[in-house]
Amino acid sequence: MKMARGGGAERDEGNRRAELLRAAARLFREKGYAATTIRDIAAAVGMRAGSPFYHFKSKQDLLKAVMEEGLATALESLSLAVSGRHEPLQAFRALVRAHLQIVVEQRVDFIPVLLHEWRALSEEGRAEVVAIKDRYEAVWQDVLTDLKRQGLLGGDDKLTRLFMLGALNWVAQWYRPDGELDLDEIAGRAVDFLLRGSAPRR
Amino acid sequence: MKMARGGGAERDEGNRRAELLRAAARLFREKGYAATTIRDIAAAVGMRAGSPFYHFKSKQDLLKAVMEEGLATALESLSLAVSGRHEPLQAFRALVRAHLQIVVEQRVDFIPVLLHEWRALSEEGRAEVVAIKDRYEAVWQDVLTDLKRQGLLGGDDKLTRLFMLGALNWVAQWYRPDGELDLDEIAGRAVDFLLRGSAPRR
DNA sequence: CCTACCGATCGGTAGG
DNA sequence: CCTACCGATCGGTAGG
Repeated sequence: MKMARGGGAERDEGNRRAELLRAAARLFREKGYAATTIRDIAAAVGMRAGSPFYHFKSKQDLLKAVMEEGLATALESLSLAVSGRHEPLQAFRALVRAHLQIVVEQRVDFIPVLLHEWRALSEEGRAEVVAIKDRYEAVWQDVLTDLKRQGLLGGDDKLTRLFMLGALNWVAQWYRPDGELDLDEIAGRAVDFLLRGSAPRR
Repeated sequence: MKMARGGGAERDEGNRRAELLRAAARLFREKGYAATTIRDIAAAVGMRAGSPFYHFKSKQDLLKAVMEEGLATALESLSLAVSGRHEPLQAFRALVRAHLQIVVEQRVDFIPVLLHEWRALSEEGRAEVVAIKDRYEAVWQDVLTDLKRQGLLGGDDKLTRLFMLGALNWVAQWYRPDGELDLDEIAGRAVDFLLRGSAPRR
């Protein structure tokens, strides 16, 4: 196993690996896993056809790394968003906003990939990914539980969470950076919709 | 151009074409368009490698046919579900139930395909698909407008519809036929969630 | 990380 | 709709 020793070569290797990951994530999102070739990814970072295999054992290994990296980054920004916000409604707002950011920005549109290329992963690969995913959902669950205690939420069960995440995840399918509404406005409307539904205000 | 003349051979040709469509739809959903090979589809209906090209010009043509067929079928069941239900709330319930059925059952899980393989279609192909999609959304819009007139809905704008469809479409990602809740129960909970949100009952 | 390559597979076609 | 095939491409490897 390689250890970081601060050498120039080590740092460059890490950079190249990270570049490959970024390029792969973007291409998987844009074209899908199966339609993306290793050559596409290599070309995107100025490498030749076979070179990515110096950094990743196989195409599937690269996919796993994209998912893990993406989920870990997402978990980090989600945790950051809620940390320190003890007011449940404020925490919920921050959560929705952070989740939309994650889902929409290039950065982690790996969610469709994660869902659609699930079976492309090996057994162990799945276990590692699931572990991070569980922690992600736990953050949501905590906030929803708090909301319910405050009487702002009728149900904090799994189905409620799934409906909520569905409405939010779907934003990735229609959001356009140059659209009418920016992400903050969408997040605000989403919070209203999720808590109050589309029933008229009283 | 071939004309239907009621001959046995003609009827069989139509059947084979329909079989190919069904097999393709299922495989596209399960494995994705790019990962599905013409050979997979051929094998699924007991044909040899090149034979599907007797029925469809190209793989992309087959994809277009799957989308059109799927959307048309979906539009039909949606229209059927709301027809005759003048009570807006009843119409909404029927709509949610029908949409979930469409999204979840094997039949038309082409929605992810439609969204993800969008760019795989030619310019004209997209236009034809968009036309059907617009009619589908129009049915939704009509019911939502009625609901709003009755005061059961705060907003009937595009964003509301997108959040709703998101929550419902996402069900395809987690629904399992052998799960705890059947589709009717999920539909009921969805109606509550969409109209009332997750705010507590008063 | 490149060069050079391989075996496998894939979409599609000709000709019946 | 089958047989037989082709050109292109793809994931991956050896050897440096």
